[in-house]
Amino acid sequence: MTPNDLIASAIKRERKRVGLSLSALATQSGLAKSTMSQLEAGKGNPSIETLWAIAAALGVPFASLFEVNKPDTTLVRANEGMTLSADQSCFQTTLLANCLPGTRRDIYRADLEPEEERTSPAHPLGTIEHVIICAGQARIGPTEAVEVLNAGDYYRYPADRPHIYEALQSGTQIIVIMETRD
Amino acid sequence: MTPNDLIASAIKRERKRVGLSLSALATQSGLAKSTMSQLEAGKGNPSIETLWAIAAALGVPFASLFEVNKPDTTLVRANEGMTLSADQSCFQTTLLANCLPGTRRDIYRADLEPEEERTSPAHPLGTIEHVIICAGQARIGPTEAVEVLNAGDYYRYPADRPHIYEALQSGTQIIVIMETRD
DNA sequence: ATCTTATGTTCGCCATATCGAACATACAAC
DNA sequence: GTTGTATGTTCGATATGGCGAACATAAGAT
Repeated sequence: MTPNDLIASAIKRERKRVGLSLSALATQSGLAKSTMSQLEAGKGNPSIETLWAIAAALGVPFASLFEVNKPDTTLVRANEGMTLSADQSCFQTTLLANCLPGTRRDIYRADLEPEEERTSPAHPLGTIEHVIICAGQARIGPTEAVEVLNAGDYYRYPADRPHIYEALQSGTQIIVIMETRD
Repeated sequence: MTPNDLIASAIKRERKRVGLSLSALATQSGLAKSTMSQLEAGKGNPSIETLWAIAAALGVPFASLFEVNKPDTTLVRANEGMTLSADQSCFQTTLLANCLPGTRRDIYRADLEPEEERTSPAHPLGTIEHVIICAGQARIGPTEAVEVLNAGDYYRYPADRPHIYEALQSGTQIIVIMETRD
């Protein structure tokens, strides 16, 4: 996954999300249509200023702040068992102000009970999970690097391989921040 | 704050952190010394590939993963009162793999009790705080946009103005992720 | 003192990212 | 059908980012 490809897909995705045409984004950002075209095609090696302009045109810098996500928390049953409350669209992308690739972070809060060991299959390559233990104790991590974590611990690992969540105490609570790049 | 300045300071800071000289970083990244010099001077408008190379040389892409932060948690008394356990260097910067400016995220876990309303002074411009309520209920946010949040809620707001943390229930636990850009 | 070996800076040259215009489409309107 | 207005692409020309060499400057070594 070369940077150009990352940029390419990120820009295109964000542009679509905002609902702009390639030409429109070009004029809004003050760049040439041709440049936009090449970037989205994966050719080209944009400079910071170019990206900055695009990000600004997409409305990132400090817009899209101030959003509260009350848990309208669609309850999600992930990998047949673990009950997750997913606050969607948290940490929304913001391309460059919050940075470059179309990084997207989703927050999950999970209540775990012992003997409910859950394995999560491999997420897309490049996915990273940040886990914070709020309460209790748990064994967490990629199968080849499981760690015993206590309340307050923080663990970060590549999630592009199978990984485990297993509570060691009743009432264990964890927060998982999943970074995808898509 | 132009992108160039962001890059400039970010690169210099990270380079210092790793303990590399300008020339050393240049050779490691496969770039010319001159280029590095100009970038750190704030002149120049680097391309993605250039930044990518620098980030790689600084050891980010998938290095520095797999780090466990057991709470050696230096206990910090922030703004005269609130007891924070600071897991340092969490979400370490990663410049470009995790993105561009020298974004740095620190995680704080705070246990709040009612009648302990804490106000935090304005952090540097551009600072963003992400708050997740683990347990209880609290009034949190910038003074002009305080929100009542319950367990599971997520709130993100600019932290470059004074803001408040006030528990409404006993045993309220929150997690604060502070994004600085410096 | 001189001779290294590091530091980071400033130059001219070349490759290339960006531009603007011309080019293809496609889809309406009429 | 033709004309108009979107879409996104491909061209040559040009501005500029990146390179290497030469340049300072500092800190040791002998």
